[in-house]
Amino acid sequence: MADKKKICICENCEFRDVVFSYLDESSIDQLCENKEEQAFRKGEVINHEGEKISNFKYLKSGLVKLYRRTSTGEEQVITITRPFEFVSNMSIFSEERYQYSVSALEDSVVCLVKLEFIKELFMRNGGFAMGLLSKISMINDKIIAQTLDIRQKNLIGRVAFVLLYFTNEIYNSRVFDLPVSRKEIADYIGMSTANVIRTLSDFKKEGIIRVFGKTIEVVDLNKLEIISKRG
Amino acid sequence: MADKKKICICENCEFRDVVFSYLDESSIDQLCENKEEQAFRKGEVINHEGEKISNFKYLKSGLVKLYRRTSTGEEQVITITRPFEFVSNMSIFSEERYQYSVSALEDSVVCLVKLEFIKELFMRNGGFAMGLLSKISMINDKIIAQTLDIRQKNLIGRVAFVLLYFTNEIYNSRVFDLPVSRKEIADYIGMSTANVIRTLSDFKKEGIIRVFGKTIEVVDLNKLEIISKRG
DNA sequence: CGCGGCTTTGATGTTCATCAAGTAAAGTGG
DNA sequence: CCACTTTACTTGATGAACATCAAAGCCGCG
Repeated sequence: MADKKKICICENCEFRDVVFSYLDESSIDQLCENKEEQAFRKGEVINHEGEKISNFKYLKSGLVKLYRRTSTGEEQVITITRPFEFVSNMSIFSEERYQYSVSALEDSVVCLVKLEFIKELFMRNGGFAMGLLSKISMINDKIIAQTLDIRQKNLIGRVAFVLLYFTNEIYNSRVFDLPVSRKEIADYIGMSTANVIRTLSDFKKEGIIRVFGKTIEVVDLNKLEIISKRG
Repeated sequence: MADKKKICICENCEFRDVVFSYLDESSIDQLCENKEEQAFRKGEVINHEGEKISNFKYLKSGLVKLYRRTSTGEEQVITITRPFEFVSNMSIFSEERYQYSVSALEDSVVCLVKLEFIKELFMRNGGFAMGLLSKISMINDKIIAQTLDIRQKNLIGRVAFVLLYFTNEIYNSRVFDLPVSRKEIADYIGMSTANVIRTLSDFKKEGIIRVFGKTIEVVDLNKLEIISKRG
């Protein structure tokens, strides 16, 4: 019996530091009983827009995109994000149904906790509530700022922005495999696929990046930053 | 002494229904002691981007715009909003400083509550915390959805959107005085001032709206909705 | 009455989407 | 494992959408 606690993986989960730091041992135990892990393969959908929200979900490992379908039927990518930036959790306290879809860009693991349990915790544990609110606010702020940043730039500025985003925020490396198609980049920055490709070709010709299929190497980070700011 | 409570205006404030509904009499009393009302005249700035956040503020009456300055120095309008949709409150739990500026588009009254007091309430009153989180989430969701909606439309769709926004969300009337300049509309929808004016002129010529200086009458609401959806 | 800011309109050029046609890459079934 | 099919990518040419520039009209305010 004494060993049971030790087995619980939640105790060691990195996410504990982010939101669950205020929970004592018994709450963590409860959390373990109420949670479930789900693995998703690249391309699989984690939440569907319009689906009823019944779980609090966060990304444990992997990479996901948040997106929605516009009234004219195209896909609009809202953001691309890593653990432990949330996944489904954005509207769980304001809406009954998901407003956005989420799908895995790389193989991903998601933790699910019954929404009722989270709400109960939220009600009785002020520290947890504060931590969760801060986290949700931060994520929302980030998305808003990012969307406004993109809106303000022109084509090449936006493409530069995306490359910098992958370099600095997602991979922390100047060399990386693009986890998205050219079309998905286009849907993300609100430009046509053809022009995204054209701009990447231009960057290649100017020696700012090197491209080997899906693999990208950022050669001149500085120039990319100038283009992103000015554009 | 028994009369003192009755004098407290917070007890009757409409905002109580929105977030403070979980507070008992003594908390409301404390709230009264910790709050302050401020009046702003049309054009005055309520928060400055970059300023330190020390109060929880909400709009009691009036109309405000939320905006920021871009890296190239232009003004970018994020949203225009009525009571009791928040004002400064978006990032108070995630940031130390305001990320956006807020200014009054009409004469406005803002209520200020010491941030520490709100945080203390939040910690010890789960219902209050839940109400506040829901409200903040809703506001963030709205802003994100609005920004994405606008991004997806073309020029005339965006102008139609703004007119519908004022008609349906802000004034609940097909006749209203524009509280913003043409340039502010342009900054809101991310288009040039000249083209906003041009589009308004086109709508006028087609008999969709009537314009008398700052006063606008929406004649054909239906056509405006079609343009906004399709655009 | 004159000045300065906001508005309006036209003319011009840039930026970007769209279309089309071709190539590479990635599945799919035998 | 190879032929076949489909999907993603690439490039050029064209036209539409939009910004920018400039000049003129309007309105409020001192």
